[in-house]
This record gives sequence, C-alpha cells and structure tokens, in this order.
Amino acid sequence: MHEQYQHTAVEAAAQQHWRSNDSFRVVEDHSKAKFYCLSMFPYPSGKLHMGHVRNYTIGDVISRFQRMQGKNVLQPMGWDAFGLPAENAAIKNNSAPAKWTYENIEYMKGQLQSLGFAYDWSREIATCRPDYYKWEQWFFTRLYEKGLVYKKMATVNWDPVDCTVLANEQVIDGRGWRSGALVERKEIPQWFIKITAYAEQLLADLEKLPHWPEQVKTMQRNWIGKSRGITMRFDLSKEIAGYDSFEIYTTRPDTLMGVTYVSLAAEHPIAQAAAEKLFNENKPALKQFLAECKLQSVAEADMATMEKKGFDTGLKALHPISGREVPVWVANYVLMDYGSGAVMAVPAHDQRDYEFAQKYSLAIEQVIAPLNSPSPDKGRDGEGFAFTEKGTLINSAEFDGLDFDGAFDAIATKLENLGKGRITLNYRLRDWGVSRQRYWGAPIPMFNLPEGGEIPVPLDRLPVLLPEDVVMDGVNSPIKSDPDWRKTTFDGKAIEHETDTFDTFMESSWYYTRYTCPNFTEGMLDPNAANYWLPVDQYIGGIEHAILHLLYARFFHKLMRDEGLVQCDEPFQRLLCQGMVLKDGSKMSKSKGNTVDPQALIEQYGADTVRLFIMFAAPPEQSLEWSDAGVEGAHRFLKRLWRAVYTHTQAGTPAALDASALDDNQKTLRRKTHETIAKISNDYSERQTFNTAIAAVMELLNEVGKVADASNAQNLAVEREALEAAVLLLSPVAPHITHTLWQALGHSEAVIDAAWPVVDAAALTKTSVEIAVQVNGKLRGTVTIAPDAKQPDAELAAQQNENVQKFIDGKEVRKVIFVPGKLLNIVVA
RNA sequence: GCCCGAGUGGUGAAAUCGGUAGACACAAGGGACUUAAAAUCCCUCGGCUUCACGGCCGUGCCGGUUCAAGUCCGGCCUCGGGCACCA
Repeated sequence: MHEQYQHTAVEAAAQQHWRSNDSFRVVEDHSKAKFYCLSMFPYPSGKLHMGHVRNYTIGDVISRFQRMQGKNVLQPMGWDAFGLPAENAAIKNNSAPAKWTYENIEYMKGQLQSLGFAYDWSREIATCRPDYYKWEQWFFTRLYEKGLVYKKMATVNWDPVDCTVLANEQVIDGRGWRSGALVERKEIPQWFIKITAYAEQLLADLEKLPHWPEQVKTMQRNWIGKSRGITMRFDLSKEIAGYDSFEIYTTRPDTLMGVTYVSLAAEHPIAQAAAEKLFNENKPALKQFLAECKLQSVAEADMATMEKKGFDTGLKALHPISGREVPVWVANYVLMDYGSGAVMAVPAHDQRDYEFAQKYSLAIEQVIAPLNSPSPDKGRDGEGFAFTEKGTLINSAEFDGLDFDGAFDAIATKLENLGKGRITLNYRLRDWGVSRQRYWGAPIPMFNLPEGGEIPVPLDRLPVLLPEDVVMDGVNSPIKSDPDWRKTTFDGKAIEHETDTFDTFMESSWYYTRYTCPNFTEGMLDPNAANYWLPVDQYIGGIEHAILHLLYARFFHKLMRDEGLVQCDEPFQRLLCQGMVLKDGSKMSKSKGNTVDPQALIEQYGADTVRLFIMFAAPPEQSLEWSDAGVEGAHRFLKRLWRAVYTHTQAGTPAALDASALDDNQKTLRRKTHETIAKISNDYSERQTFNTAIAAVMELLNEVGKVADASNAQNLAVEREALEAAVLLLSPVAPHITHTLWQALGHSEAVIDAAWPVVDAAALTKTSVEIAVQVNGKLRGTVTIAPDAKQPDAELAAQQNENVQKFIDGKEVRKVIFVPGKLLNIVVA
C-alpha cells in the first residue's frame, strides 16, 4: 500500500479487476433473489453532463449496495438514440444523423466506463439499431390488428415557407425557427395508439405503486383527469349545413340553469359551417376570426395564457331544460380535442366564462348561493369574479334549494327522461399521437395503398429499414425527399411505404424489457429472461419525466402484458426522481454557459471524488448546487480515509476483538461503529438519503481519529472493526478506493464480493442518555439519566438542575410531559 | 392559465413518527508545523445581549392547532418542474 492516495492508479487497478473478471455480467439464477436496477438511458447528445453523472451514480450506489446484500443484480445501460438533435447536428456539420449518433455513443460510453459504473455492457442497446426497432415495428402491427391503433386527422405546427412540420420546440414566438415564417395549424392524417382505452387501469394501478413518490402519482392522476359529469345535447334553433344539434360535457350540471351562451371550438364543424354561411352573406368577419385562430399555438400552455377571444356565430341553441334560446359563440380557448369541442357557459359560476361575458356584454345569471350564507349577491356582475364553489341552487325553477349532489342527480334524471343527456365518465387524457414527419426515427411499418387505406408490414418484411447514409437538406426528411425509398411491391402490386417515423417515446417505452434479452432473435422478448428479471425493482431518472415517459412506459407494459410478453402489471416497482444539477442557482445548460465538464474533474480528482461529492451535496430528489470547493472537500475526505487505513496497517496486526475486555472509550467507538452500520443500511435501502449515509461515515472516521494509543491491542482491534465498516459502507459510493483499501486491510476477496456488515446489537447498549428538560416548552437544560429511567427519575434529575430550578421555583406545576430517552417538559402556571 | 414541488446560518445541507434547530461538510477568521509556500493538524463560527452563568430572537410571510411546530392546518409571496412534436 502506497502512503499517498493516487487516484489514477487506484481507479485503473479496480476497473482492470472488474473488466478481467467480467464482474458485472449477470445471467438468470433462480437460486438467488434478483434485483433489477435501472437508470433512464441517455440521449447521446455528445458528452455526459452532470445530470447524467448524478443519475447514474445514484443507480450505481443502489446496485452495488444490493449486490453486497447477496442479490443477483442487473444494471444495464444503453442509448435513446433517435431524436431531433441528431438531425440538427447533421445539418450543421454537413454529416449524417447516424454517424453523429454513433460517434457520440462511442465517446459517452468511454466516459461512463471511466466513472466505474457496474454495468453489464454485454446487454448494451441503441434504439436506432434495426434489431431493436424491428420489434417495436412488429408490436405496432400487432396493436393495429387488435384495433388499438387508428389513423385520424390531427393538428401540427406548419411552416408555410419551408413547407414542413415543426416540433413545438422549433416554434419561437409563433414563428418557425429557421424560416421565421408565421406558423400555422395544419391538419394532417396521423397514427394514434388508444391509450384512453387503458385510462382506467393506468389510474387504478397507481394504487399498486407504494414505492413511487406521491408527487408523481398525483401528477399522473391529474393528467389522466377522470371526472364524472353529464353529456347533454343542445338543439340548434335552425339547422345549418345538416347539423341540428351538438353535444357538450360538463362536471357542473348544478349550474345548468345559469347557462347564458355556449362556445364552440374554432375547428368545430358547426363553427366552420356558420363561417361559410356568413361568408356567403358577404360578412367575412367570422371566417377571418377562424383564420386568426389558425395561427394560434397548438401548445396547451399558450392556449391557456393567451387573450380569450370570441365571435358570435349568430346561431341560437335551445337550452335543454328551459328551452330558452342562447347565443352560440366561437371561442379561441375551447379545445377541439377535449370532450366534444363545445362547452356550455355559466358566467356567474366559472371565472373564464365570467371574464368572457364581461368582455362581450353577455348575460350573467346567478343560480348558486353560498351554503349557509344569506348573501344573494355573490357571483353577480359587479363582484368582479365568479362564485365557483358548490352551494345551494337558486333561480333554477324546480331545482331550487338543492345542493350539488341533489342537483346533479335531479338534473341528470330530468335530462335522461327528456332523452337529452346522460351521466358520463370523462378523461382529460387523449390518445397518443405517434406519427412524426421526421427522418431520424423508426419508420412506421405501414404500406399505403394507392387507392387509400393501409396494411401493416408483415413480420417477414420487418424491419422497415431506415437508411443511415443520407444527406440532410435542412428542411425535409431524406426518406420523404427520396422519390424511390417509399416505392415497393406487395402481392405483386406497386405500393408505398409510410414515410413518417415514430415518436421517440415509443423506443423509451419498452427498452427496459429488451435489456433482459437484448440479442433475442425469435421475438420481441424471451419470456424466460423477461419474466425472471421484470419488473424493474428500482428505476431512477429526472422528475421532468414524471408524466409523459413514465405514463407511456406504464401503458406499453400493459399492452405487452396483454400480448402475453410479460406477466406483471407494472414495469417499475420503486421510483426515484432525482433533482436537477444547478450552477449559480440555475440549471446547467450549454445556452447559459454554466456547465461543468465531468471529464476534467475525473482527470483531476478521480471518479470516486466526483461520485462522492455529487452524492454528498444533497439528497437525491433535491436540486443540487454545484460547488468546486465542495469537490475539493470530498477529495480531502478520501485522502483522510486513505491515510487512516495506511496509519492503521502500519501499526501492526490487531489481536482478535474481545468485546468483554473493552474499556469505556473502546466501547464508545464500537457503539459508534455499529450505530453507523445500522443507520447507513437504513439510509441506503429505505430512505435513499445517500448524503446522510456519507456524513455518517465521516462521523465514524472522526471518532476513529480520537482513539489514541495504538499500542493497546484491543484499541487496534476496535479500530480495525471501525475502519473495515467505513470501507464497506462507503464502497457503493467510492468503489475504486475501497477496492484497494479492502485489500490493504488483509482481505483476499474483492470488496464488491464482500458481504454487507452486520449490526451487533450488544454493541449498541448505552449506560446513560442525555435528555432535554424544558419549562413551558423552552429548553432550560439537559440531564443525564439511565436509558430506562422512568418519569419520576427524570423529574428528580431535572429538579436538581440549577437553571431548571430558576424557572420552576415558586410556581405551580400544572403538567409534566415525559418522552422516554428524549425529553421532559414541565408546564408551570 | 392549469397540475406538481421547494424555500432552514456566509454556502450545500441535517433534524427518519409533532419532542434539544443547524449533524456532516464548504467558505471565512485565528493558531500549530515550515526558511517560505503547499499539504496537514487544532480552535472559533445564526443574530442581538451579558464580565460570566445565562437571556431574548430565529427555519420565506401572515394567522391557527398543541404542553411542544422546520415538521400539522388555513391564507399569501417567491423560485423551480410539467403541460401531450425537446428528451
């Protein structure tokens, strides 16, 4: 053992050992408990950023901890390789997306290896490889055959200058990022997967995930957005273009008698028909309004924050109960994709309707009064806001006096009897549009028939290969520009390949299953491997994926289950969402120029220091403030640990530990050792607070430093026990240095193969405890008493404390609260 | 706008079930060692106040529950994540 800690040599030796022993390669082994630990795979953007380092260090710590628990641990890694940035980089570099992607993968793989992550690299996946996306294409055709896939018109951002579809990210302030042209909405045919058919299961099965953060489950519940309401029909006073009625959905039928107008989405067929009619009457204004709506963003955040505008169509609808005529408006904020694209408006009891009614001088009629309040004015015009709470019905004819539930039932019954409405369950969740008009993605495996319609590409013609050697023109997908790529024959007939590709969320929705059998050629999954390893025991990734990725993956898992490919209901048993890495208070990003290059730090301090700092600086779910000085501190601690072990081994071979022959100081260190083992075991496995685990190792090492006199044989034995514990407990975080230190402490096995230390309960016993003494809840002193002391003993000790006496002297004791081992609170008058 | 989080010393944080706020670090200041520097080691370190013992205040803001609140409840403020074609 060298006197100085030399991280470069230490890390090379440890990594060499793992490589030559193939330490992290695993196979199914039914004699052992399995543990599948997965970190979200990276997009190969060029080089690792600190967010990756954090994500993968957390996963590696958990994997190595579980391995030391004796589990058969699978920790794979791969590449989410399709996506938009590769196309942009290719255009910029005058290269091909595939080449750029493969080069990035090569470089980033080297970076991951230098960090010493315990991956089974034999299972590496890149989603852009045909042997991966072949099975995704096959699975899509299966879904098609089951009726879970359909094609419909859907809105995209259209750049009228470049004549191309833009991603939301490529629309800046309503303009195309390259052309600068005003972006339009355009309806084109696209493929959808029926996630709504699984809405109920996706909602209900959240109950099966006790180890998911409550926050994520709440977000998913709200995203699915199940509600119970009434779907009802409004008849038009006059038919227009064959339409004589439309449907609306409401969760507030109790306010029905307060409806003063109705609003349609701009794309609603009745709105379109009205525009034609008015246009024919030489009033182009409505048509112009609808044209303006066409320039609106398709992003929901923009829809919700833009100025609310409307236009009176001149049509009248008949209230389904009162029969009264109400005006039909078109409003720019009504979503065609949600419900039926039409809403009833109750300005007195909905804030958005209220503001709209104020703006366009529409009637506001109060029909709900607050419960237990005589105030009839609330919600009327002049208050400045709508009364949106539930209350008692007024001005609602036969429904007056009913509460929300009573009114819901009575109005539902009435509408049902009239044949105009019914109770319905509704979901905010919309079907998943998977068509993309981009090149760098998996081709959608469909043949388009010349006469219209399509047929799925059969298995023996899969994969539909994406050509990799292409030239990007900056506007269109090469497989769309190429007049020949699409051409093929089927059954002797000329036919065309679909040129759209899949949403990249498709690949990331099932990669975790393919890691169990990455080279399987007989099908999408090898059932023996998949059912041994699945579900994933621990999944780790950024909170930004809390909804979309995690919901799509849960959905795909249920689809695969129903196809008989997997057996469990949920893909990820336990989920950890790590926070962002910040520098100077904001997210590290290239555009802000505040990135820190992990590679430079690994070279300067070693991977262990980087891993230690990143795990120590904050608990995993919290955002982490980067600090160069903190990295120094982490490195200093590793040097201290090295020196402690070095000094200890120089002092000679310790005698066997004899727990019965220890003095008080030795017992104290031994208690600290075993308290630390207990605490850290809990921190790693249950709490997942790695920062406090590391702090506890630091505390233990500080205690070791306090034991002087190495000449005492039992001193050396107790110190050996403490140092061995420190090395084992730290090894998941800093696997290289502990690899060397474990050998230096005389072990022939590698530290990764050592068993996790066990708590000796006998070492934990205390002879006394210090408890807090409060008077009226304020700390006035502490007293030391026996650990099992009862309240009278504690009170006696407290009364002998001078400062406590000062505060209770001459006062009447009203009450005494005693928390054993913790605190005594004396309440005085 | 809607949904979900977070706010504690100069800084990162700790306090695990409502029970001694600031563990463990970083920075800073002081000291030891050294010709010197680096490295290392030791001490101090929330604010105000006191010769001292101690006292008062303090966990974003306002209010509440409780013997006791960073922790629970109600109302705000600020910052962050997501909003369906960034991944």
